[in-house]
Amino acid sequence: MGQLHKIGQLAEAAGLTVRTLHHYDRLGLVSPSARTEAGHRLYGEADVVRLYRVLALRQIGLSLEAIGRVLAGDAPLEPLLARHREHLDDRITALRTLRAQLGTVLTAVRGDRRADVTDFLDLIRKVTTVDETMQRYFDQTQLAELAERRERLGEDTIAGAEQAWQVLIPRVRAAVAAGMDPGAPEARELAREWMGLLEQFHGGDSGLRDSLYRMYEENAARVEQEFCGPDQELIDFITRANTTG
Amino acid sequence: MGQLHKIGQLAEAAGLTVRTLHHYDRLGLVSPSARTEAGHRLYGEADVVRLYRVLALRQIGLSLEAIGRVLAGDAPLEPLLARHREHLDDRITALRTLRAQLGTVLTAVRGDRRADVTDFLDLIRKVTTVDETMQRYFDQTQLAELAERRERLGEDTIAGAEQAWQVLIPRVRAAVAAGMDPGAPEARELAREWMGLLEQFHGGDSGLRDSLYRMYEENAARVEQEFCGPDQELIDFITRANTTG
DNA sequence: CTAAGTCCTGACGTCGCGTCAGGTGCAAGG
DNA sequence: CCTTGCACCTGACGCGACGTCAGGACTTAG
Repeated sequence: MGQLHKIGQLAEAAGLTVRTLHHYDRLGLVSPSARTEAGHRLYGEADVVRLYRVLALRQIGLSLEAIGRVLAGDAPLEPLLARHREHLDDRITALRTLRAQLGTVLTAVRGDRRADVTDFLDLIRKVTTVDETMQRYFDQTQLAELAERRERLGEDTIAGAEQAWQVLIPRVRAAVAAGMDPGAPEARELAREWMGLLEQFHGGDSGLRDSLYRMYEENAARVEQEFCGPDQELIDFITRANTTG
Repeated sequence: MGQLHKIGQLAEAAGLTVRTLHHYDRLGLVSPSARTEAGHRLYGEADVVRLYRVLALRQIGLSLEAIGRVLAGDAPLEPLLARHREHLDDRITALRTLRAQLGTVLTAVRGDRRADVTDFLDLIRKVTTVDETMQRYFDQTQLAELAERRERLGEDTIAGAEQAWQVLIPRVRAAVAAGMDPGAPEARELAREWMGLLEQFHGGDSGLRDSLYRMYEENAARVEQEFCGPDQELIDFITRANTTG
């Protein structure tokens, strides 16, 4: 007949611990088909085969209980795997948005060096709420597109763009305060820079641009307060500078 | 002073369960600063602020213990977040390879409809071991490139290519068995199809091609047995057809 | 006064094992 | 024969973030 293995040998051969095999035995997943008279487990070839099947299913992430059902023939494998893949997709996208949020927080906090803990926490709240808001205004493909472009541009470019807004907005505000004519060449130059920064965001995609405008319009007050965004007066100025240009 | 909230109100406002607030209280994360004489918890504004900070850090995925250290000022937040991000990266890549493996298994099993459970399991073993082998012969960027191309081509094209190999190999075998001259036009046509299929894999990238050849050479026996791959005789035939062509 | 709702504490269950703790079996050396 | 050392046994607790009772006290509306 086939070889009989003691539990230590099998554990080492399979790269597991003895405890794990004990665990599988208690769950009825892989039980040795024989014992010595002293009660030591003896695994036969069939047991080893079964163990490797368990490991295969474990490797793709099924729960031990699900593995048990599959090996007992109680559960069809294909739909289970299909569901499992969808579940994986969900977890992956969740982790990716999380990672993206973390990235935003980290670059933001590295940008300004005062790094107070409570500022930090407020920042995290901001980032996550912004993220939730984005999810309401952009659909799945749009978000993917944005993420891809950010990946391509790199963190530094993104940070640079935010800096550029923080510089450009005061300049436009000053121009409005000084009563500059929206048709003036300086105004048209400001509008050009403005649209350029906007384009860095939407990349020329009109769907993205429209969603962005809609999101801004419906959250203008919050953007203005929490992110030092532009107010309606500035927007009007730029709009007129564009249309007269 | 600020409003005092009972536990149920706070739970509903924060979208948590009462049990969760109990838990945070016992851990000392968020403890109510007052109680009624009957012992009911009363949360003040400061407690609410603290709760929302906890939730911000929890959303990022920190453990409750880590959150406690951060809020106590015992742990610097930035390096912790940086480490956490790396950890996330690892989990994401792990999940992605897993998802890719699952995808391979599912398409393969949908391709041929006999779908026996044990075949299924052997298939999973094959896929995962192939994946491990690939990891030894291709570096990170190469694997990413392969994954990207597979994404672009779609599952059907991949399945079609595998089918094409299963058709082409017997044809070449027949040609060799019939003693066909490697210089004959039919042989050169076979070689052209062969190289075309290879190109679908490596996409003209010489680095990918060389790694593939190396992997094949060092695992020829296994490929031949387990995947009905070509043997050395067929390869020689194609090589000669190519050089004489 | 009662019924329904809210609150309390305490304790077990989850998942896949890791990690003792306390004991037995077996072979070799002194 | 006794000890030493190793591999094995069973049983039990621990982890992490709560869910889910159980059993009881309080509160509020009718």
